[in-house]
Amino acid sequence: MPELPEVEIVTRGLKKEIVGKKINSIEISGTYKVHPSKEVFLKTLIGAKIADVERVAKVILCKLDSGKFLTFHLAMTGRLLYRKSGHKEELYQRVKFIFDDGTELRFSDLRMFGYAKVIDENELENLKTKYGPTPFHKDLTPEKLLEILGQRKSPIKKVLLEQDVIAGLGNIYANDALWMAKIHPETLTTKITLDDAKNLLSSMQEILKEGLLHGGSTIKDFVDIYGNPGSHQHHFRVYGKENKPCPNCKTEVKMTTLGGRSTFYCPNCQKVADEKLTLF
DNA sequence: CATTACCTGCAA
DNA sequence: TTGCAGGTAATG
Repeated sequence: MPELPEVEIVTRGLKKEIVGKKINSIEISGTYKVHPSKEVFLKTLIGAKIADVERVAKVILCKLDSGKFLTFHLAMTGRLLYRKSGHKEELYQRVKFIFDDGTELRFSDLRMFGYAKVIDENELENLKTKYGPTPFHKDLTPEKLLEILGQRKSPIKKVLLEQDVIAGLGNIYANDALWMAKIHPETLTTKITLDDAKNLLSSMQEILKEGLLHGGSTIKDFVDIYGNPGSHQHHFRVYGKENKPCPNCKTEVKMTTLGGRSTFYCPNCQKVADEKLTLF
């Protein structure tokens, strides 16, 4: 489900609704595994108050008054839902947090690729070092982007999905950002020019902002904390558009597989670096 | 560095 | 029945 816009929407929602609330009790469904262990999880959280909610890359952090953190990764199918007591149970609910005012935070996750984990401040610092800057980081200039992309020599599309290089993009926004920047997804990072990096940086920012403005992309699973889907799926440029016309030139969008992930591009608008040179 | 593995559900 | 799904960790 979630890439940066979707995770940001959930984070903002939680910040609005659960800060200041105290966790009275927790229900863990069946044998679902929380981290680092059920015992630590319950001991740390029951009676704790939510002091703040933040986001690091695609990880949601609920800061506790104890200084520790309740963290969530939504991975593909994770959802965090804020519900009144008595609201019907979520499908695939894994953990339920019941607050002192009777409202509830429910973590559901069909495929169970996500997690709910308690960490301390040291582990948070550790977590932060695992991620590269998001496209909105104030120090991320086109020059800097070019430099960090050079850390890998692979097709650009694959590298955009590596969170330790650039954080926040997933398969949807990576495809559409490359389309917007007119860069072919198979372009090797070593062939990316400063001009490409400029276009790519602004395209990533633009596409992520647009996703956020549309309340996120809902293909199947994403909903905000109230259960409402986003609408950015109606604005996809090339993602999921195999054989459909490119919004820019009407050429049929092609699909290929790159690093094991479906990759969409317009063969007319998105040329690889070498092909661009032959135009002159 | 590339591929597989983790899970469940659904559409082809 | 197969392959694919918004993500990432663990393998070779």
